[in-house]
Amino acid sequence: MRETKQRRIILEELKKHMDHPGADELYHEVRKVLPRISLGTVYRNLDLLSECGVIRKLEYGSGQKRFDPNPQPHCHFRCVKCGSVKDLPFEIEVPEPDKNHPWLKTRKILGANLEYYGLCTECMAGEH
Amino acid sequence: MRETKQRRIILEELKKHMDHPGADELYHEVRKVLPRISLGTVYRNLDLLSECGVIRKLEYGSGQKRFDPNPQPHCHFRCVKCGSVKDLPFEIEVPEPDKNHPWLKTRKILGANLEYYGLCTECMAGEH
DNA sequence: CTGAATGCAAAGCCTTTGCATACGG
DNA sequence: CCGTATGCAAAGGCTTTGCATTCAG
Repeated sequence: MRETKQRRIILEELKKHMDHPGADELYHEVRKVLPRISLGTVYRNLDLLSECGVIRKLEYGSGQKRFDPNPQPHCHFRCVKCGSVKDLPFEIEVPEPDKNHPWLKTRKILGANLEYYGLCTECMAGEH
Repeated sequence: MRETKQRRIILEELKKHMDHPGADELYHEVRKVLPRISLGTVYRNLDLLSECGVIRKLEYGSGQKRFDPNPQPHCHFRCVKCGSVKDLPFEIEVPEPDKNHPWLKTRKILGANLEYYGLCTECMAGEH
């Protein structure tokens, strides 16, 4: 993959995030560094980087897709109220289905997504 | 909730599905019974029914949202190639995080989504 | 009757794409 | 140099929404 200024900055900015921003949010931050970058470029790079396994595209929950600088499989916690997404700060083992189950004879499992949802700290405080 | 012909037919048609159709697919099937129903009505009803817990809205994986006539928590298998979604035909227990973990003192977990992905029977056969 | 539900069409949000230009290796 | 990457803007899915009308209770 060719290294361009845009690609580098996008990755840098993404890595600053503990939460997992959507393309649009990231676009606005990258724009502070590269004011002429286009939203299309951000999308194209995020897609490329996730296809190459450098980052991870989170497609579950909520409407908007989010991006995670950590491509290793790990679980997330999504707030059902404000939509924020964070890593779980502890390990959770995703259960392995029994490979000998007849149903899996004609299918292939490549991986799993496990997401917990609930109320984040801010939204819990805001509840009555 | 008021019972309308549209609402009843939408639910009936959804229940016929073993897979989990998107709103658009369901709309076309309902139209065979109620030719004048609108796509907006289908969306509004699917949203209402899932808010009431009668059905379940699947938001993870792929772009389009899908709807499951079974509101009970259970796992799905999504084909990364054709996008089809099916129930897993066996039980899988979602791991419970340790409720005493300090991180959870200020948050509340309401549930979890566990989705496996891979290649379905048809797409496995089509691979080289 | 009265508020909730519908059909229709327009608008909305997020994402992708076509094309001419710029640039990295 | 060549082919990939970019900026720009337009188009594309899918979903939501405003509004006048219809319908269920």
